[in-house]
Amino acid sequence: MSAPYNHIEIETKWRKKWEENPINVNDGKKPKYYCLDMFPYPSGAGLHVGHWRGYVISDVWARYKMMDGNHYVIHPMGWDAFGLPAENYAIQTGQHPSISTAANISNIKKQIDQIGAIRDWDMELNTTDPEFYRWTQWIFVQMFKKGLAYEKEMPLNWCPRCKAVLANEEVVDGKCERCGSETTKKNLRQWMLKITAYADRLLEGLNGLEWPEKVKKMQTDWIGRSYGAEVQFPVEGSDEKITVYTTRPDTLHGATFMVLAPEHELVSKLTTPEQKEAVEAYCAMAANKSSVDRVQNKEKTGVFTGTCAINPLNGAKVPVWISDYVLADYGTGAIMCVPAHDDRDFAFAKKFDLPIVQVIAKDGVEIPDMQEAYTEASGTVINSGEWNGMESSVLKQEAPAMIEKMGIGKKTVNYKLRDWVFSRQRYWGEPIPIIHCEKCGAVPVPEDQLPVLLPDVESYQPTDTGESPLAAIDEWVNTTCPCCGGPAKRETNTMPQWAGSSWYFLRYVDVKNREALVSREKADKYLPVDMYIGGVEHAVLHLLYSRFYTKFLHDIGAIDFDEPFRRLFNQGMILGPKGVKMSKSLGNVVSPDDMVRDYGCDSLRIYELFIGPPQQDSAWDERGIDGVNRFLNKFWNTAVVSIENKTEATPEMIRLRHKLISDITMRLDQFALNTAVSKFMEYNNQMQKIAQECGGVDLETVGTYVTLLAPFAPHICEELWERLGHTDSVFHEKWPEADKSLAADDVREIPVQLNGKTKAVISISAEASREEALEEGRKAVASRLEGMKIVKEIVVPGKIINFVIRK
RNA sequence: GCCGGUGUGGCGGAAUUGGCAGACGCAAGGGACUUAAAAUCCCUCGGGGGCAACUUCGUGUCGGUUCGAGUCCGACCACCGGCACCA
Repeated sequence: MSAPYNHIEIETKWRKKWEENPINVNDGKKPKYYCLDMFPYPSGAGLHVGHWRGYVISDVWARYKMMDGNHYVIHPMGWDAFGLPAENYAIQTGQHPSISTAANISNIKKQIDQIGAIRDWDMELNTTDPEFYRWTQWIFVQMFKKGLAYEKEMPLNWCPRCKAVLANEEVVDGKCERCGSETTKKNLRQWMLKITAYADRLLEGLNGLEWPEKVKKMQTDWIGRSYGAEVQFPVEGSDEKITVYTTRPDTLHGATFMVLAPEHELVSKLTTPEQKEAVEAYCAMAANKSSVDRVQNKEKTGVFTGTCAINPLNGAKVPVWISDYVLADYGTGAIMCVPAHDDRDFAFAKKFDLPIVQVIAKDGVEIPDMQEAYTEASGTVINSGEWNGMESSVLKQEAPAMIEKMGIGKKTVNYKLRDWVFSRQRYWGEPIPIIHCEKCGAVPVPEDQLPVLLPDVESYQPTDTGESPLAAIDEWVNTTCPCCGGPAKRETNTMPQWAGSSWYFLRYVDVKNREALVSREKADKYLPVDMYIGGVEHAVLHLLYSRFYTKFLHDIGAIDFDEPFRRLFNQGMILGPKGVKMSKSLGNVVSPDDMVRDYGCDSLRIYELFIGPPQQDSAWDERGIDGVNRFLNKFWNTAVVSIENKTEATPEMIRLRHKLISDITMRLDQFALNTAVSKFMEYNNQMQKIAQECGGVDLETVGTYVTLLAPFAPHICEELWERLGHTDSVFHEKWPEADKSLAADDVREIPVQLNGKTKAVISISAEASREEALEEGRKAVASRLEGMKIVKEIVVPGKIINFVIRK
């Protein structure tokens, strides 16, 4: 009797119907809901079950929002096709990136279609499409005009394998975020974006976002705002001054030496002839150190310049040293050292035998024979002249203003965030729309000449010189200056992969616009993104850059909001069967294609959700899908039998219906999709039992179940909905509402405990009074109460009865 | 080192936020149907003890609060993730 349902027939049928009659239609009246996936880069490997999971989660959410609140759902898909992965794949396979990219897109698009998600392919976009990157370039030009894009020569992170510079965000533990190679420093002229100008707003904007706390914290730490003071130390026997940044101006009297970064501009000026050789050797060594060494080797090294400076507060002579534990590009590249109250300074002082002066007395007393720095800002200030006796935490707050008054420094705010290195020496990216003219300098390409097309090139292999392959195409490089008409050269660097992804979400709602990146009318109507779903790996890359772009576009009036993503959900990874990351090299990549064929899209969708909490990583277990498939078959059979037999509703069925609505809706709202599936299974087991007893379940209950399950398993639910006699799509059904009074059981099962341990379970009317409950409870455990004294009686209505007893 | 997160059966994981620990599913074992197999259906399934109704222990460890703790508090351990010489 119980044949498995024919998933191939049903899924084919409904795909075709939805294509002919789209279910998600914008009638201009419905409220919008923008549910966005992080768009993929079209790799040659195609999608694995991990990618699938994210898309299933977002589609369930999109369909739920479509039904609940009758939204027009914007749920588009596009291709992040520029950048190193696409280019490297092309080099490996010996084809032009445009060809391999197009082939990969068509393959992945087919795989994405298998998910059965609601997608409006009219909105499809591709970052390598000139009609798209014209606007990527346009944004750059606007930034240039506002002084936010600028050129600078400086030592930059260089990846020898990718043969390109990297942004700070792309260097992890001194290694290239993408390929894992150790990075080195290379002095190059590069384009920078002044993201630091938005540091405060990027920080404060986080407050209003419904994002995982973890991601907000990561961005907060990355921006790294700190408050303190800049203080000037005059150099002995010279007019020079050394400016330091400190967050602990309260310890200024304890500064017994200073350290400059090896790259600090005063190094050569301050070095005495006697120390010259040692200093130069040290600086050369520091320059050659790889980033990994510099990060990992914390043993302090350094060398004395031979010169002293004067502590501006107490006139003490402080020797000036050089060490690479001071970073050239943070603060002023120079620090005052208070070994008594800073771990690093303490280690340095111990190593080079420099004096240690305590200026904060912990609990009122100086620490004898100090073995480690006392770093807390709490205690009484000592050895500090007029500041003696103050509370250190108070002084820490007040010192910057006091220093400013004395004319020896000023109050300052500092950030860890650095400007964004924006140019790459690679072929497969958007050309930076700048022309270099000897007379006029860097001139932006006029807006009516955008896009600057990426030219065809014979060899797009990267070079080792730090020059882009584009530099070799003379006829492209040589041009005329838009300003003076004289001979000029094009900028040959391209933009990083992040350029297109920093704003693509704005474009979907107006992909064909040739006048603007998005019309104000459409932006106001459809943006920003309500729900953004993707992996956590972009916490400080894409998600920070997008926020920066959005704020900039807001400031120039292109859009009227300044945060792109109201809500963010990070789905966990699907790991290989042994709990390790899926990768081609480990050979543990699971493709969804065979499973869709064998079990159907609906089964795979539900298994992807059932495998574990959506925000958590889960290891793939190929056997798990059997259970889900069995569930759908059982449900199918119960529904089909019910439709045939048309059973009358019983109070039990009605109660089940309302409980189901409230259980599923609650879990959807909490994003607990795995337990939502469990609940469907649980209720299905109950319905199956009822059907065996009564010949079926009433059709209203079946219909409600089908409606609730539809976002999860759209094909099978549409089919059953039709068999229930409906002519319109189940997705045009209103999301059911539970009636609490109908969901409530009139008889409850309540545990009866003695001293907190359950000894019996009684069935009792929901309306029973405390006395009735106690009476029933006492009866249930009567034999155990003999010879005992009840000390206390606890009744929590509908939950528990507990007797505290004693001999 | 600092900041997060997690820790529950053979496995993935539940627990309405302090109220029957182990829902739901996988795997395993037993049975029914079948010539047989698959599919399906039924039963068992944390550990110890008992023929048995039952009993006892049990949510990383130790302690605390409470009538009652996986859940709250304190100390610790392990693993995972992020940051890491940012003055």
